[in-house]
Amino acid sequence: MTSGPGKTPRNATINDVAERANVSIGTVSRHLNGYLVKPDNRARIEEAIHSLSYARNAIASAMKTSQSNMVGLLVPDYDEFHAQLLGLLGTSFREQGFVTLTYCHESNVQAARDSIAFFRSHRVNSLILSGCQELKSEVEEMMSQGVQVIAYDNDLLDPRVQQVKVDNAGVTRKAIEHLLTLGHRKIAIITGQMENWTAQRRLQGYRDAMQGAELEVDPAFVFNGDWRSESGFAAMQKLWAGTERPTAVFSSNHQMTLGVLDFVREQQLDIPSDLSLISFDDISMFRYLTPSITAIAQPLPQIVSAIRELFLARDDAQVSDAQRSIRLDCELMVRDSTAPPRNSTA
Amino acid sequence: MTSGPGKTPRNATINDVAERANVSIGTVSRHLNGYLVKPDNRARIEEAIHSLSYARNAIASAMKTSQSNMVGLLVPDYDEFHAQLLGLLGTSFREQGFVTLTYCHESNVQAARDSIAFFRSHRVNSLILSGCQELKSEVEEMMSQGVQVIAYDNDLLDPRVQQVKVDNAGVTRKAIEHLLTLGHRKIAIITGQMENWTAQRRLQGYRDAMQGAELEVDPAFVFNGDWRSESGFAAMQKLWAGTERPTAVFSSNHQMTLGVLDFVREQQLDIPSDLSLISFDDISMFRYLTPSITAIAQPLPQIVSAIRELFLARDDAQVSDAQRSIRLDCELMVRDSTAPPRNSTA
DNA sequence: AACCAAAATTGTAACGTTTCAATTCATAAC
DNA sequence: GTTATGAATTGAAACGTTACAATTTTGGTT
Repeated sequence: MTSGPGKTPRNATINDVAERANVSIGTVSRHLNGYLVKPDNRARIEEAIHSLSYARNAIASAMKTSQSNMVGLLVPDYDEFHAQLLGLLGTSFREQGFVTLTYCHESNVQAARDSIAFFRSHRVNSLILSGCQELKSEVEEMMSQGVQVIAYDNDLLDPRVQQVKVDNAGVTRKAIEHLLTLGHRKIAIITGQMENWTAQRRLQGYRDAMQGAELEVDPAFVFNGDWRSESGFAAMQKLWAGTERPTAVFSSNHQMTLGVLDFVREQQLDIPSDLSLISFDDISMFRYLTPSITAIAQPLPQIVSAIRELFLARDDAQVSDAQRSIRLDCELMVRDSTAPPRNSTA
Repeated sequence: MTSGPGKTPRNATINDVAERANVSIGTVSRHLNGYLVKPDNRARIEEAIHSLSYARNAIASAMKTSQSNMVGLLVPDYDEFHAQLLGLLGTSFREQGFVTLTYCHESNVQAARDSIAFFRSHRVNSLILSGCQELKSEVEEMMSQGVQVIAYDNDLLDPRVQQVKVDNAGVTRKAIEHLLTLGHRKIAIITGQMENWTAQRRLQGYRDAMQGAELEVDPAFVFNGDWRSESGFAAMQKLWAGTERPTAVFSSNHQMTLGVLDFVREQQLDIPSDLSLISFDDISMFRYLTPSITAIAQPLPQIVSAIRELFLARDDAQVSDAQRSIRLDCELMVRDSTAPPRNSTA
């Protein structure tokens, strides 16, 4: 009953099971993989599995089939959005019998490179990237070795990369139009790093909206941030020190919005009367703040199922050749941080 | 240069490298594992690795050494605290050459069981659990097969389980004492599920503080919640409908605190004048709310390094026999949600 | 009872590493 | 120039599966 003194017994193998059940390992393997075996053999095998508390060695299995059943997830950050994404994807993949390995590159190209080596050595079947575009050659190499690559909100150009995107420009335009409708004319935007495709698309949406309203874009109202909250704060410092202050600000991600809020608190500004505010990314906090923050919500459940769909179709030759790209819509959650500008008649 | 048409070339193996470098696979293996080889061999091996873009097959390696180099992490939830914990642990372990597999049981015992099977089949070297105590027998079995088990804030009794705990009772007592000092006497607590050890410890801290002040604990002021925000809301409904309303509430986790805040908003109560509020778990939102919420912060960096320390000492026979248990302190972050009760002279 | 096809089982060869005893190679000492 | 010594290399045997060809068993037909 008790295992020997101090000795840790090694795990039971399929051999042990076969021996105890008095069948060959092949038969045990068949049973484990869901093929039919004769009822009495089956019963003995199951008894053996149970009494030896056998658990299939996934590593040996992966080795033999050269199918790791692993998926690599590369994200830029462990923020609320990505944490949820990782959680949901992890659960979803596990249900399909896959393990997810995650890596966070923190906008560091070297870290992203390292992640590729990491994923490669673990022979992931698929690679899912969010927001890292500097990996062109690495990604190509992985694909040429048969690894499926799915990119979220990214513009890797290789047509073999499967894409899930959200309509960054469209929804940003909608957000800015919301401000325009409220009567704002002096609308500033805090962008992400401009090398980043997502940041570019969001800025484009801003430009589209302004152009649609036949307004000039004042360069002083376009602040190049870097996604981090400090740059949101810095943006506000600069904007507020300018000759003309904006009546509304669009922040391209949630981190920078927090920086904006820090500034607002420090200067004791009132939202929305001194300043209307819209944020890309709807984190749960925004609902609870006073005022609650108008924000753009990315459709997380749809994103997850889009990724899963592409993943499941990975061996489907019909689709895998053609580029498959899924585009999803975001939702503008209008809350209390947006109102007409103070001296407006609108 | 280009890989054959459509054909996905299989990954280069150590054999390919050996052949190209004109040495035996043993030599290549030695080099890969950091042993000395003759300089000219080394040069040829490195050339071969590079030109074949060889990447060690971690699966085969794990198979042979029967060392998976994997660590299993089991968490109850993907909330902010656990997301950060997972992220930091993942990074930390990867630096040691380990992969982390994560599983979220969502307070579902069957899911937790499944996770054990999952981890077992992947032959994790260590298992790190947060907040799941219903796995006594499964955990014992894993340990008897040589798997290290580290439990965070848990009271698995087996002395072979290594423990990292925070001083739940002590810091909760401190929080309640803070309220007492402000002059509160009618202090309610919303607990977690009472089967849960952590919930028990937090309630104990409440009792300790009350007893220390020679106050009776009014059973109507102890609401048994279930960690989820709905139960925080329900608690407030009940407390507010009672004959005597509390002047302060202690919520045992952040989710339930959000439920409390929902109620506060719905009833247009004012914090802290109508009600003082303290929450266990300091999520980033609490700093940004108006009023900001007084909360208990768990020492995340210390937790991570404590876990890493136990992990690294896993083969150290000297310590591994004796139970190792690390206890950490939490910090009470006093903010604006706590103030003297309205009709108080304190 | 003899035969045949289908079904179930068996034995064995991989998969890509690591490891270890056996061998070869270099270097220095006599 | 031989021998002793240690260092570097080799070859082959594992690790625990799966897969496949070969074999045995089963059950139905004549």
